[in-house]
Amino acid sequence: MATPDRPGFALPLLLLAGFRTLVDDLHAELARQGHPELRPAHGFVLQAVGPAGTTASDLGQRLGVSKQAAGKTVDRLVALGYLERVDDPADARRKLVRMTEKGRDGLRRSAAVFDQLRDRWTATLGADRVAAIEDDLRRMVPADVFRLDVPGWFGG
Amino acid sequence: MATPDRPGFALPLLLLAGFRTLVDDLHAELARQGHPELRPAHGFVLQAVGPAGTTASDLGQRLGVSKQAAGKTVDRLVALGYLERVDDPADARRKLVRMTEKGRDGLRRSAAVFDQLRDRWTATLGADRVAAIEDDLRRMVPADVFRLDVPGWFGG
DNA sequence: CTATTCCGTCAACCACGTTGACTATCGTAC
DNA sequence: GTACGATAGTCAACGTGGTTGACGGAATAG
Repeated sequence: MATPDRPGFALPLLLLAGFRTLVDDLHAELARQGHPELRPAHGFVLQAVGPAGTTASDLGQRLGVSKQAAGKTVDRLVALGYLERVDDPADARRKLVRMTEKGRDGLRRSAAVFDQLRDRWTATLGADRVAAIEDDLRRMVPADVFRLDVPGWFGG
Repeated sequence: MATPDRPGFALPLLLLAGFRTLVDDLHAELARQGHPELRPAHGFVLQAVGPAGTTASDLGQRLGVSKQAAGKTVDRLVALGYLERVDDPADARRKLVRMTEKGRDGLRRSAAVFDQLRDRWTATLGADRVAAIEDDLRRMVPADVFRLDVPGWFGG
């Protein structure tokens, strides 16, 4: 089991390791650029909030977690200064969750650093190999694995 | 940022999605085969315990977490019947952590299901593409991302 | 006007991780 | 032989990221 002739764990382990490598590198660089408190999960949350803002319930749906979990995550990001809550004038039940300037800065830097990291992969593997990995993964990943498909944010 | 012409988040997101796809499929199948309580993290722990058994401190080192965290994880897996603790006759401080027959069964089935899933990827993408993904990832992942390299268990 | 649905929140709980402190034991140096 | 430092396991407190259930207030469908 999981010996060289029976491939076993290699593929999933490598996918996870590849992801972790990218994310570890990202956060090391983000810490250097003034965002040491940004954790891996926060990036997805900021992406899901988006430039237009959203509500906690909607955020939960986009991230595939309960509205309560989304609310607690927003609490933490508000405490860290990345998000703010404002009352919705049109609906007194709702509280809009919006990015602060610090949030926008973190997201901008994340995207820039990810681009650099992808460039590093391209330099080592070649553009066609990186594109092939992305193509192949796209073919194997069912659409609903990421309920988080904010249009225009993931290049897909 | 992260628009189609600036690749941004696509690669890391796809790596994570690929991993999640495989792991979700694995656990759906494991649940069907009598292991509904096995969670993603447990597979790594059982791998790290290995056929020979180990101690909580050593386990923590292999998994890259504190000995306390490893101990708590062992507690849960003991409660679920996958691991057992036995006193080390040679050293009264130590408590050997060993797999039960249920643990061995879960690990065997995990490896078998992963093999099947890899076959499914091979059927869709072709053997050379899957091998290319694994090759490329191996080249990009630093050796220390997985402190968990039990010889003979990961085919690498 | 009323019934229902929706939004945010509170509370309790679980999984998984951290640090710090503590006991018991082992190995060694004296 | 004993004293001492290193090691193994555990306990407590805490943080983060999730869950479910319950609840009050606001919007909306009838």
